[in-house]
Amino acid sequence: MEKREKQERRVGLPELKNAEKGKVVLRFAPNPNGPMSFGHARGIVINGEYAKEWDGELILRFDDTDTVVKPPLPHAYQEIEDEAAALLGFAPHRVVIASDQIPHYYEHAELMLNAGFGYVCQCSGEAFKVFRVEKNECPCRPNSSTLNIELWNKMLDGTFKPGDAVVRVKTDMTLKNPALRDWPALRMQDTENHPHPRPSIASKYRVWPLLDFQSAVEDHLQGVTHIIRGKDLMDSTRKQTLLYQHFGWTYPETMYWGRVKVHEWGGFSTSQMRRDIEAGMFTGWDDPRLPTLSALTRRGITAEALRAFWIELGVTQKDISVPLSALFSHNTKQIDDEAPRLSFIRSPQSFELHGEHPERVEVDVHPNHPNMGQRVFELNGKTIWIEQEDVTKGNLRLKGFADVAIEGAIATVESIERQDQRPIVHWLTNTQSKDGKLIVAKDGELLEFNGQMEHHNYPEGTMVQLERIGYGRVLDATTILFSHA
RNA sequence: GCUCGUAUAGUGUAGUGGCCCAUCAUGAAGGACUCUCAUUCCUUCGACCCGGGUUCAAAUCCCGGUACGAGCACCA
Repeated sequence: MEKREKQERRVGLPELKNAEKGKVVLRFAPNPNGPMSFGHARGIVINGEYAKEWDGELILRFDDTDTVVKPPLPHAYQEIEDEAAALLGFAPHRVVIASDQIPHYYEHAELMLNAGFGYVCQCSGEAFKVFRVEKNECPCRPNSSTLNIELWNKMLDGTFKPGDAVVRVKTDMTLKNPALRDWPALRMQDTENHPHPRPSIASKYRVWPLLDFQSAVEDHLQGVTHIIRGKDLMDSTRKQTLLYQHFGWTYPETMYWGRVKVHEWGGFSTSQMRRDIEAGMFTGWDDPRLPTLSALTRRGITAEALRAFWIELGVTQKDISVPLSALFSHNTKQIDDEAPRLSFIRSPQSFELHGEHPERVEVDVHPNHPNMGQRVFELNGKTIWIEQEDVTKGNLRLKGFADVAIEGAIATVESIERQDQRPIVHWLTNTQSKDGKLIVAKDGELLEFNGQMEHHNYPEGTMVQLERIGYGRVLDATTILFSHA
C-alpha cells in the first residue's frame, strides 16, 4: 500500500456531527440582564459560523425568565440584537423571547403532569435537598395526575405563593448523578413586587419555567438541531435528555467549550458589572476598562478580529486562559493596512528650530501606501514638539525630516540627509498640531495623557496608528482612545 | 462529599493506532526591509501531566494516580 499523503492541518471549526446542508438550526441564548461581554461573543461567533457553513439558521433567543435574581434590562434586547448582527455580519434568522412563550411552557407542563412524568412538589428546597442527597423519593412524588393538576392550578391562580410549590420532572432518585434527580422545571415568582420589565409581560404570570425546562421545550419548538454551549451546561444536557425521553423527542446534537479567562481581566460577572455601572464606577457599558463587547468595539476591535480569535480557539472542552495580545494580533492584521499614521507627542517639549531647512516637509499618510496621500508640515513657525523622553537621548533624527542637535530649547538642523545612527523620533510642528489627549485603559485604570495631537480630519471611529505608540480610535479631533500596541 | 469533564511548546491549537524524533498561530530571541517600538519577510527557541497495561506499533486505546474546571439553586 502506498504511503498516505501527509494529513493536512484542519483549518476552521471542527466538523459538525449529523449535519445536513440547509437543515441546521442553531441558537445563541443570552439573558438580557446586562451588557454582553467578551465571552458572549464566543456563542455568537461559533454558532453563527456553523450556521453560515451549513446554510443553516441561527436563532437569537432571549432567556429572560427570571424577574427576581437576574431581572432583564429593557434596553438590552435591542442592543444585544444589534451587537450580535454586527459581530455575525448578518442578522440572526429568528429572534425568540422566552417571556413571550410562557403559554407554550404551561402547555408542556400540563402535558407532563397529565402523563405522569412530572409532579407538583410542595417540599421546601432544603427538605428536597435531603431527599436528593439520600436518594429518597419525596412525599409529593406519588401524587395522582388529578391531584397534580389541582395543585398546578393553585400555583397558577396564586393560592400558592412563591416557595410553596414547584413542578418537578420525574427522573429517578437513585440516579448516580445527584444533579439529575427529579429536577425542578417551573417555579413561582413574586411578579407583583418584581414585575417583568417588559410592559407586555409585567405581572401577567406567577409561574415561570426554569432554564432547563424552558430551554428544552423551546429548542424542540424551534427545531434546533445542534446546541453548542459551555461545558458548565453538560448536566443540563443530561437533564434535558431525560425530559426529551419522556416526551418522545430526540435531543439535538451537542458540543461544548470550556471556560475562558483573559489574563488581563480575570473574572467578571454580568451581574457584578451591571451593579458597578449602575453605581457609577464606570462611564457605561462601553467603558474601555470593561470586557464588554461594546467597550471592545469602542476601542476599535473589529468584528473580523473577534471572529478570527474565537474560531482559532475552536470548541475544545479545555479551560483556557488567554492573553489579550492574542486578540490584538488579529486586530492588527485587520486594521494596519488601512490605518493612517498620525503623530502624538506625549509630554511635549518645545524647541526653536535653527539651521537651514526647507519651508515644508511631506510625510506619507501610510508608509506602504503612498497613494493614501501626504501629511504636510509647514516649518515657518519654527517651533517644534518632541517627546520629553526622547529629548534625553541627545541628538536626534526627526523622522522624515532632518538630523538635529539638541541644546537647551534649541534644535539645530545639522543635515537633511541621514548622516548617522542617532535615534529616529517622531515630532510635530507648532502649526500642525494642537493640545490633545490620549486615553488609555490599563490595569483597570483610565489614564489620560496630554500632549500635542497632529491635525487631522478623520471622523469619529477611524482607526489610526500613532507612530511609535500603537493603534487607537479617533474620538474627536483632539482625542484618541488607545486600542493596543 | 457525590457526579461530570479536560489534560500536546510561555499562550492557544492540529492530530482519533503506523504519515509525528508531532501541525499552525501567537510569543520570545536574532536577522532582512523600512527615516515608527508598525506592517511584511527569513531564521531560531520551545510540548505529547505521571505510572502501569493492550499492541509488531500509542500523543492517539484501557486502568490507576495527579492537577485543573464544572454541576449538585424555587439563577441563566
